Amino acid sequence: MRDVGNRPTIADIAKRVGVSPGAVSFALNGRPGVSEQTRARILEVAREMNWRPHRAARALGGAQAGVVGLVLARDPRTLGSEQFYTQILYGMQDTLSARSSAVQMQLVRDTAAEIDLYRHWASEHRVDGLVLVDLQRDDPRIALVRELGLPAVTLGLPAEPDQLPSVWADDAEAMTTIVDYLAALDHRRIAHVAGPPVYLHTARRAAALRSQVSARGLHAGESVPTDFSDAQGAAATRALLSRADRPTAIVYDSDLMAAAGLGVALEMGIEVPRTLSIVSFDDSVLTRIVHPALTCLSRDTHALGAQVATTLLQAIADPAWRESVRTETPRLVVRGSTARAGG
Amino acid sequence: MRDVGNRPTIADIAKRVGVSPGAVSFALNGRPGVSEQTRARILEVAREMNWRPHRAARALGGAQAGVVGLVLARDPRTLGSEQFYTQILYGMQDTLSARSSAVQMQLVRDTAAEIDLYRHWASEHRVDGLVLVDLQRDDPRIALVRELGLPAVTLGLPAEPDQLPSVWADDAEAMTTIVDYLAALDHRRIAHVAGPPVYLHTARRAAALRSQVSARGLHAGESVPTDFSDAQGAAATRALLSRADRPTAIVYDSDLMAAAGLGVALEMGIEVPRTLSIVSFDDSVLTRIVHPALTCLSRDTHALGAQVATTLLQAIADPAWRESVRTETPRLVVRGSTARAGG
DNA sequence: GCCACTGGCTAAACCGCTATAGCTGCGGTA
DNA sequence: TACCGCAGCTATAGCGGTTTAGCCAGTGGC
Repeated sequence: MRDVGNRPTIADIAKRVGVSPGAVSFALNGRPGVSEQTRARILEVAREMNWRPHRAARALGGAQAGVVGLVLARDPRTLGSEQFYTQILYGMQDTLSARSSAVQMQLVRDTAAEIDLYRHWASEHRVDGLVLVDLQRDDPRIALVRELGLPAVTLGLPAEPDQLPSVWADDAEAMTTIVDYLAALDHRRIAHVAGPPVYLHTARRAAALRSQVSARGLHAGESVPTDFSDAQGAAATRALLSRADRPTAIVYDSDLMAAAGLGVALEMGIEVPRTLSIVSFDDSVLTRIVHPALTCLSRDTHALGAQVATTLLQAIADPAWRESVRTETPRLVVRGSTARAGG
Repeated sequence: MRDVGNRPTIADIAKRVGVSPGAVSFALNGRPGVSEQTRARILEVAREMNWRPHRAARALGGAQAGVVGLVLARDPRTLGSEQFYTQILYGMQDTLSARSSAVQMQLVRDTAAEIDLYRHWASEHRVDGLVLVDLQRDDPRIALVRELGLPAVTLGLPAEPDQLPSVWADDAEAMTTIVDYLAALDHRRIAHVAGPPVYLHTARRAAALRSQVSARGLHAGESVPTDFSDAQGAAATRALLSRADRPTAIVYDSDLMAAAGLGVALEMGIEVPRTLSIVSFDDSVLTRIVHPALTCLSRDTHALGAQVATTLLQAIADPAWRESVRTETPRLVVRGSTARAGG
């Protein structure tokens, strides 16, 4: 068995070419200090010997670890069923692997564990930057990354923009798209099965629903908070549908809850879409395999992940970087779960 | 903004305690060379100064990178919806974080890209070990990890055991559990919507079904290959149910395909479980939110991930390690999607 | 009273790469 | 002719750990 340790080092190349290790380093990193002729020769030998930089050695010299971190602090039982973060991860990896960086994804139980992890990572120099997701009001992570001196990008607009670069889509506009559509179908009682209200994106959607509903003179657009689990999504649906003035349309903050809600409706003998319309804020296979398939907001999540990675690389290269990228508002994909009210 | 680089080093501790850096290293790593008194003092100061080892520095000294790799080579569109690997990842992380290691998970398009990635990782010293999943017949990765000198553990039994340590459950026995149950319900035509036949676990299940079916004198238990996508799962179901001698029970290799299959059955007006019983090989939220909920094999995937991590750590510590761990055969969880045949 | 041994430490080399100061030889300038 | 500047290198000092060789004082054996 060939030992891993036998791989060529810069010194090996130097010996073979007959120059100093420093010259090899110059050549391999494309910086001045060697003639074009020597550089070409060095590059050739390096390729021949199949040389690749030793990550740890580079990182030790003060350079980068070549890893960015992504921590998800949600109940992992509900997490795995969502494609959203898988696609984000995949999009990030596609962009980063071209720069020979990688994503370190970790699942933790709560924000406290997440913060702990960031401290560990920072002190061990494990990551060059972070992606913060599921932003909250007064999010403690924003101060933390400053304190740790770690470049970071938020996925979703933070409460106070301009503190960190972020990649975001307009949640209010997205909700408006949905209400527009439902109102056009004569729905007048629209409810919202939301996530935990601490999350800004959920709060923004709820606020947008309220303002849209009152602007159009519809009935109060209530948002029922949940923990994103299928169980609470189902319970919230059951509660809403048990009312005398039950909604004719429900908007769900996740595809998993929407699917669970659909199940509850069928169980209660409420026909979808005839007497109840269902819209999901997220798209995934899940929305397509249930019956009827769910009308939902759809976006190119892979591209979103790629954008996050690009922005983070900027932030790493230039710590003063603060620019935010607004991405396309998700577009509505109409499927079988929505129809005219009172159909 | 505090600079990341300001964190304490071993030299800082040494200065403060008044000993040499070497002594501090001995103390912190619990090896002989310092008195218990000095050791205690050093540990105290280290804790006080909030010292943590610089990963890169350790790795450079020939020690470990503190990272293990997990590569998934499947179409990421179908991947994200399965909880299986999310749970595996989570279980691994829980075990590894106690040893302050991390999992580097990466999604790639195919086995060629996976192999490429392993070569990159090995040459950059990025990982200390690998978890190989979705084993195939004549799997090229087994020779590769030998060549690269990378410790590895397979999740699932390889074609030729004893080449690498593995953590596995008995697929044949699992299929037998299902056939036992279905046969007891008088099902005589059992079909199988499988994954790609290159995967050993899928092949083993198909073989077990065939042998069980013939041993019991049931009708030929056909396995229809798919790519694990909901689309192909649906297509396979449609084909099976369109036959004159259509099966009364279908076993699916994944929860996603089972859910898609259920949708097709309902669409075709075939009642589940009255005229068709459905069993999924995998469990997840998905099997619980569809209606009827799916009978499925269930296992503690988190524990499985933990076991994989433990075994990999063994393999890293002792490269000669070859022991395999057989885990519990998944147990059948009966839900609403199965009933007596012809019921 | 001398030697061997040992516990507890220090000094220094080393891991692979980057960064910087310094050296060399050549052509051009005053 | 002496000097400068520059391209093109070499030598060397880190980065933050681990590891080995070696030093010194104390101790026990004979």
